Amino acid sequence: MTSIIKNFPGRHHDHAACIESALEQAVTLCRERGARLTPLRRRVLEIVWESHAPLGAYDALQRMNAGGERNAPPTVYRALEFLLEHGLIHRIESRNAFVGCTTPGNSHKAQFFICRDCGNVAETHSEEIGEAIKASATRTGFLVEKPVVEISGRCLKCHDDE
Amino acid sequence: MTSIIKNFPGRHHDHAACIESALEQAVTLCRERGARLTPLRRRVLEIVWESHAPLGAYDALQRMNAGGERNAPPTVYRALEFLLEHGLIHRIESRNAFVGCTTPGNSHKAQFFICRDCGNVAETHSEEIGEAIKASATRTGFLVEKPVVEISGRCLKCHDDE
DNA sequence: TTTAGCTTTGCTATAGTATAATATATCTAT
DNA sequence: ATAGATATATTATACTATAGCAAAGCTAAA
Ligand SMILES: [Zn+2]
Ligand SMILES: [Zn+2]
Ligand SMILES: [Zn+2]
Ligand SMILES: [Zn+2]
Repeated sequence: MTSIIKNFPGRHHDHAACIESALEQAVTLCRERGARLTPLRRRVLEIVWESHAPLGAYDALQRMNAGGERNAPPTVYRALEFLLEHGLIHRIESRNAFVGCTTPGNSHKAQFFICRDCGNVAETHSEEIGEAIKASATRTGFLVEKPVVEISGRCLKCHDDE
Repeated sequence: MTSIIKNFPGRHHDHAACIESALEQAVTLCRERGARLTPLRRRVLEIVWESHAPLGAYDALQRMNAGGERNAPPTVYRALEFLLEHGLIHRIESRNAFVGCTTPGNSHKAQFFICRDCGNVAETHSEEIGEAIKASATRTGFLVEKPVVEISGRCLKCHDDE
C-alpha cells in the first residue's frame, strides 16, 4: 500500500504557519543545546524562511539591511554558519544558497527537489536513496561522509500550468 | 553474482593513458557532431584531465597562462562551457570545479564520489540511485530534469593510509 | 560587583567565482 | 572574394565567500 504523497510546498499553503513553526522549533532546539539564538541569528533564520526557495547570502543581506542597517557580508555568513551547524537550515550547493530545514534537530541526510519555475524546494529523507548511494559507494571503494543530492526539475503545480 | 568493483582511480594507474583516451574520444566525438574542438578547447580539456580531481576554472586559467599567455576568465569559461555542452567534462557543483567525463558521448546521469584526502573523483552511473531518485520524486510530486549527486567522503586508499 | 575569559558582532579589506558587453579574428560556404 | 556564422580577445563588473582584527556583550568565578 504505497500512497501518492505530494509534499511539494503548495502555492496557497499557510506559510505564516511554516515560519512560526520553524522559529518555535529553533528556539526550543537552541535552548535544549544551550546555543544562543541571538536576535541577529533569529532574524536571518526568519529571512531564509520567507519562502521555500533557496536564498543567497547576499539576498539575505539585502533583506537585513532593507531598513537602512549596515550589516556587512561576514555578519550574514556567520549567522548562516550558526544556523547550518545547528541544522536549522541547509545549504543548496548547486545554487550557492540556503533554505530552511523542515525537520531541524534530528541530524539527517536530506535530498532536495528544486523547481526551476517557482524556485521552491521540497526536502525529503529517502532511506532508499541513501541505501542506493551506500551500495554504489561500496562497489566503488568509497566511504560516504557527506552526500549531496539536489534534483532540479519542475514541481507538478508548475508543470500543470504550462 | 555481484563482484566487488573498486573503480576509484588508483594511485599508480597509467594516467597518461587516461589523458590520451579522453582526448581521442573527444576528437572522435566532435568530428561526429561537427563540433569544433579548437586548440584552445582541446588544451582546456587536457588541463582538466591532468588529474582525477576537480579543477577550478581559475586554476585551469593559471595552467593555460603558465607559459606567459594572457588569457582572461571568459576564455576559459567559454571553453569549459563548450566541453560541458558536449559532455566531455562534468561540473562538480559542490566544489565549483570541473572534472573530465569518463564516458563521454552517451548522455548520462552520473554520480560523483569525491575523496576529501586525495581529491580524486570516481564517476558512476548507478541505475539504482536513478530509480530511487525517480521514486522519491514521484512521491514528492516532482519531475526530475537534472539530478546532482555528489558524495564527499574518502576513497579506500586514503582510508587505509591513515 | 568587579574582573577575566569567552562569544558575538562590527568593520575593512581581499580572495575567489562567474558573466556582460563589445570588438576583433577566424572559419565556412557560397 | 564575400557574407554570415562562429570563436576568441579584452575590459569591466557582478556575485560569492573569508581573513583579520577591534569593539561590544555575555557568563561565571572571585
Ligand atoms: Zn510554507
Ligand atoms: Zn532538513
Ligand atoms: Zn587517470
Ligand atoms: Zn560522465
